Amino acid sequence: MKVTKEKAAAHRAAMVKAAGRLFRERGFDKVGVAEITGAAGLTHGGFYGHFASKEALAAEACGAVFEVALNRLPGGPRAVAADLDGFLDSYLTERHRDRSADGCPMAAFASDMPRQDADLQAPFGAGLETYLEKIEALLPEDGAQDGKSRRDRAIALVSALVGGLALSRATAKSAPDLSAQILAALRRELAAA
Amino acid sequence: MKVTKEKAAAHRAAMVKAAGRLFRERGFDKVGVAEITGAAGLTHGGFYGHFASKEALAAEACGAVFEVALNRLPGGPRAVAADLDGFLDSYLTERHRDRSADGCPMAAFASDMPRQDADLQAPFGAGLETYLEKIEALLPEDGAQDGKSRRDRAIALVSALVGGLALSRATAKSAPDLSAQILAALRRELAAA
DNA sequence: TGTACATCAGTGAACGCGCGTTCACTGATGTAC
DNA sequence: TGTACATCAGTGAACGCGCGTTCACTGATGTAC
Repeated sequence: MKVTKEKAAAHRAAMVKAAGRLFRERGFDKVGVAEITGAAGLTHGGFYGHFASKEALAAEACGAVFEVALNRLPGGPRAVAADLDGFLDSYLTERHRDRSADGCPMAAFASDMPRQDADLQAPFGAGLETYLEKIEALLPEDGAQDGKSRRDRAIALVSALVGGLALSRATAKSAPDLSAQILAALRRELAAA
Repeated sequence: MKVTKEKAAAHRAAMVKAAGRLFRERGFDKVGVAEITGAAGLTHGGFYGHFASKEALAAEACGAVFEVALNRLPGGPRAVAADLDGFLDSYLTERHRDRSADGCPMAAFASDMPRQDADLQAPFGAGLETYLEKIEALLPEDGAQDGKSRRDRAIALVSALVGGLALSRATAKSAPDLSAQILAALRRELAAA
């Protein structure tokens, strides 16, 4: 049955949100359209009234998830920590490792993304670029540390965060000690980077 | 028709090898059993005479791929570079980025692995642990650099390599400049780590 | 403001396709005599 | 060494299932008068 415009918009937003969580938790390929609409309290038939394809929803969800992640950086409207060190400590936690549904989109999607269609890669690339710029702005000036550029340091820092969290997640079940060790080592290594 | 024991063993090995390449290039879920047997010059029907399941082949292929990657480290029997810096330079190349079929298993599988079954995660965890130990042995002694432990530095280095390569691949099509920049920045940042 | 009707968000059955897995069969291998 | 037969690696058709997508239908919304 038909539904208020406001309700319909809320349904659409609920699907984007549910997709963002489910895709981060289980990957694009392992989550079906019916599960996403179900998580939003709907049935699958109406899906294509809102989105051109599952792929189109994935692209939109990817962008939305990056938006949230960017807002959580220090200085952002929903910052999880006051400064970069505080942010690193909250990123490199067992909690973040075990809750990928609400976590970093880069760690969740990185090694999957190269195999996805261009429509999905575009918001990822744009999100990563913005993310790097925000991290760069939080780093000390160039030259403060043996002349390495802030941009390079931002790239190295984000790479280590993303790779480390992904590796920690990949070993959480089969090698829990190693998994925890990865997070602890990175907290020590990356502090005051 | 029946076939020599030697031929059968070669067929099995060919499937493991093809799976290792195809899975790294396109992911576990996007490569079918028929494609793997086809790449080995066989039809799909005989697959289950060699492997209990697609999953079992994936676990074996993962282990085999790690074996090759470990042998390519400096000091290994098929080393691609004489020392760690040389290895980093060969890891952080467009060539490696564009040839995931023959590349690092960690960068190829990292963010997919948490969602896979335990049988697949086991060889990944074991491979990562060995990889970290080999990298650790290539690093300068503890204390040579402001007292940080060699183990921690190995973990941070591998995390940055894996994360950086995955991010570079993820942006290779949608943001080629950024993709190349990631590799270049890491070459500068990680040299003489 | 009230009424009649066109619109359209959402439903649920159905379609088509790909894929993992199974199975009866084939014919070369390799063993028993 | 040679022969007959049991074994079994590989074939190709078929099964079952899940999933993305389509579509006829329903009934509440919102608009035209």
